[in-house]
Amino acid sequence: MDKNYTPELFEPELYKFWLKENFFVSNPDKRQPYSIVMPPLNVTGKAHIGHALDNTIQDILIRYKRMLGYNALWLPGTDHAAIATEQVLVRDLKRNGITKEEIGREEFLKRGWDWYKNYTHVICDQLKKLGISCDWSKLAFTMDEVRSRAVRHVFCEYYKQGLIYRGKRVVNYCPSCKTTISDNENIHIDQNTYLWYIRYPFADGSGEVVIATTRPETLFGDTAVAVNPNDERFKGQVGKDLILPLVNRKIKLIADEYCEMGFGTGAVKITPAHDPNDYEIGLRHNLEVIHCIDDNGLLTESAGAFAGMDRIKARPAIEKALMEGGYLVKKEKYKNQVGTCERCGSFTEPRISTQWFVKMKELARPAIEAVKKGEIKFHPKRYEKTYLNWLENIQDWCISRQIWLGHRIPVFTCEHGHTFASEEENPQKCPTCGSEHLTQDQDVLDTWFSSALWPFSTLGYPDKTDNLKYYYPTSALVTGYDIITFWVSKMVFSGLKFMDNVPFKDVVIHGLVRDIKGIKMSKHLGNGVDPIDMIEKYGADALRLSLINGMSMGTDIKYGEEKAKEAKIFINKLFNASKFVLQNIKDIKIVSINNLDLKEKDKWILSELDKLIKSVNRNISKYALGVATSSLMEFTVSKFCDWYIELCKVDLYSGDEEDKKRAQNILLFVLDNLLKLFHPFIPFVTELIYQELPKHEKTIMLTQYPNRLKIKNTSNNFDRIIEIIKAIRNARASYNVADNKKTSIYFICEDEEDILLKENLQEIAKLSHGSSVEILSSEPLEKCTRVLVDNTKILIPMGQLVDNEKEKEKILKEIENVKFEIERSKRMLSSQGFISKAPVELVENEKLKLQNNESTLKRLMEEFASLNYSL
RNA sequence: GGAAGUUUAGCUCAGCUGGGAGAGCAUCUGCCUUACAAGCAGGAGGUCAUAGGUUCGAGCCCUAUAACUUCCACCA
Repeated sequence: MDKNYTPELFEPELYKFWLKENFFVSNPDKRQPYSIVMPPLNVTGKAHIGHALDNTIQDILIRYKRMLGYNALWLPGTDHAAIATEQVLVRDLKRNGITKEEIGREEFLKRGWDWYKNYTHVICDQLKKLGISCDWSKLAFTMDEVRSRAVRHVFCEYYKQGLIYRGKRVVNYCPSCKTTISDNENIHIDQNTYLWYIRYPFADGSGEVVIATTRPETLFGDTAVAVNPNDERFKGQVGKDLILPLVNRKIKLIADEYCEMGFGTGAVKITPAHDPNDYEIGLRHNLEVIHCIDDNGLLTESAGAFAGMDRIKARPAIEKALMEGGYLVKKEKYKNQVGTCERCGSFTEPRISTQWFVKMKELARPAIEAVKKGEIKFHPKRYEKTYLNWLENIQDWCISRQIWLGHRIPVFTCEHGHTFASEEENPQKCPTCGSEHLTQDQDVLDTWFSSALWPFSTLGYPDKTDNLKYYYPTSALVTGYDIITFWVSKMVFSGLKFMDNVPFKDVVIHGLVRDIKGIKMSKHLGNGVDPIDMIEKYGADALRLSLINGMSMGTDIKYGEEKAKEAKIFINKLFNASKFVLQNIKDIKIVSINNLDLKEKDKWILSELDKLIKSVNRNISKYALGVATSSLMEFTVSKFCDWYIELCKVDLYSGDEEDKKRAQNILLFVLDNLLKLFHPFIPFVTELIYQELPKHEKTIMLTQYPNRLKIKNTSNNFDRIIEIIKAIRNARASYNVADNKKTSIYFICEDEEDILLKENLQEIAKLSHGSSVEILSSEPLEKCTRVLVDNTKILIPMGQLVDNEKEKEKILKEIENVKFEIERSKRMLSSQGFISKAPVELVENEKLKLQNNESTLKRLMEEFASLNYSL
């Protein structure tokens, strides 16, 4: 092992070793399966810190279960991220002055495939640096052959069962990406805008109606103005014609409940083509639908003189024209929210168009039930609400997208107008009339359509493969809370529909990684932390540990480079402690711990290890990974390094052979367990050190995870010695005695045969800078500072340094403390409620404390008296 | 408009079914003690957001309030 901790040197080597040995590969066998399917990675771009978190969590679970003896499969995959990729490709073409239409669909798709071929490895390679132990031989892609087949199969099943339909709906349309986007991709942002009050005169000259709008440019698509049927002001006027300003088209004044009486002017313009509510009203009143905004976001012919202008940019011109025509009543500042495209940020347009839909009500019901019945459990549980809320208010799912990249909708129409869905990629004949002239629907499917099938399509669906039988339903799904609604829920209803079973049993929800100030990381702000940078500077283990330690599942993480640095410092500590152990066990004769004559300090560290093992296992099972790492780190530093290793030096350097053998074996035993406990979290460094142990298997990742200590002989009696050592250090520090100055230490104890103390005199000397340590039967002549630990009196001779006033102060302070404690105990024990209602152990414990404190008080008083006497 | 979360040391956060407030970083003091100065030892630092309530006992449970964050829905 190197002298220094240099992760950059060994991490890549170890990963190659793991891959070469196929340790990550899992295939069905007699063991119990544990499976996780990785949320598909977008092929575009590179890994961000969120990927690092998501995959670290999954890797910890997989490595843990694998070490517990499960046949653990972690199945990786990539996603075609159609809209994003198509954008990139279109941009590339544009740079060369070409449009996708010019090269044609076939050529465009070919370029898409080339892109995927070239870039798939980028993100995979980046994640490999993290050390993730997924089975790369099973890498799936949402658009590869098997997954495409699953998509077509599922589509056709829905189609056959009448769950897919084509219909007119108002959908969000991005004029810049030129496609429909889902509600989830339509991000509402606050906007400071205006409310324009516009006058619509009656055609017969009998007055006017004033409406208020935030979107004057949609005026050209108005086909009515609505008022509330109960609004007295418009009684008798409903049904009359109004003149639409600027274009002088006649529209009707109608009455509809939708129009709220107290709001705005009480009258609202109705634009069925560009507003979902207006569309509904249009249906009720049989209104004409006039599109005034086209696919490119430009005003159409219907806008007359304004035709061809960008809808947003046209506003000032429209405003001017309205003003000039005397139609603008006023314009006031207004704050509202407006939809924008998640990918490009442009304002989206609600727009009526023909789309494909999946009927959701029927599919949602079992998905709701599965969670309510506990067949799927969310961790933390509160995210159930997000999930249920969404499914309970579900709308039909618009699955068509007007782009080229992706799964093309497998619906064909023949020359005679027969329409059918086909599982075959290229059907030859119309099943109705046999015609060979077929045209396929132009749209592609929403990428979530393929993602929805991910837990089973990755395992080979629609074929009934062995993998599917063995690994489905999967054990856990790990993802961020941001995609519960549009991904988790879709997998659940798809799994229930096509596999008759839930896709996973546990849904583990983590938070988002934010910057150190709590702001969402974004390219735009440049506040992102690059995980690859972190790995290069601090190592993959440090990155992993820094993301997990202290993390609470489902809560956002504030992350800065400092955290990786801190984690590296800790790992360095573990590395050094291991180095110490390895250096000192070169000549070890390995003996079973149960055959050793353990001393109290050994029993103590083993008892601490036992507690640690229980706590780590319990916490991983609860997905409290951040708590598990804290306890591991705490044990490593505050128990193993600070105490046990220091204590062992006595045996290793100056003990006899028996002592040395005992210390060596326990050091090795504890280190071995510690490495295994740590392995799922920091796989590289633990493997590196493990390989150096005198007795080891081929890899740490296939060893048994410590889940219970098989040693009976443990105890925490040694805590008393620790208290004594701390008290001595404390006393010395209070007199500013530097650590390099050694002093004698004397004890006077109640029990003449104080075996525990006698056995540990050397240890006490070593850890509290004692030159000599003795147990006395009476007070020494030297001037000493004194401390009491329970019934053991500790005296440290310091000659002239000893200040009687200070000694008295110290004892007085102690007396105060003990008196306070006694009062507290007495108060509790005198409360009838406490005695009768609190658990018995607690009451007994309190009585014991009172007794001890009373005896301590007595001794302190004696000490104080003797000090006074010596004055 | 509906819902969820957060509020604990200067900073970042833990804190189990309710039983004497914790860690890391930062800070102060002393130490290059042969694993580690990326270290060791010791110290200082808290009205657990506020106000009520339940309880023998509340950081934890209940109610209200405040601030911040997020998700969902959306009225021109």
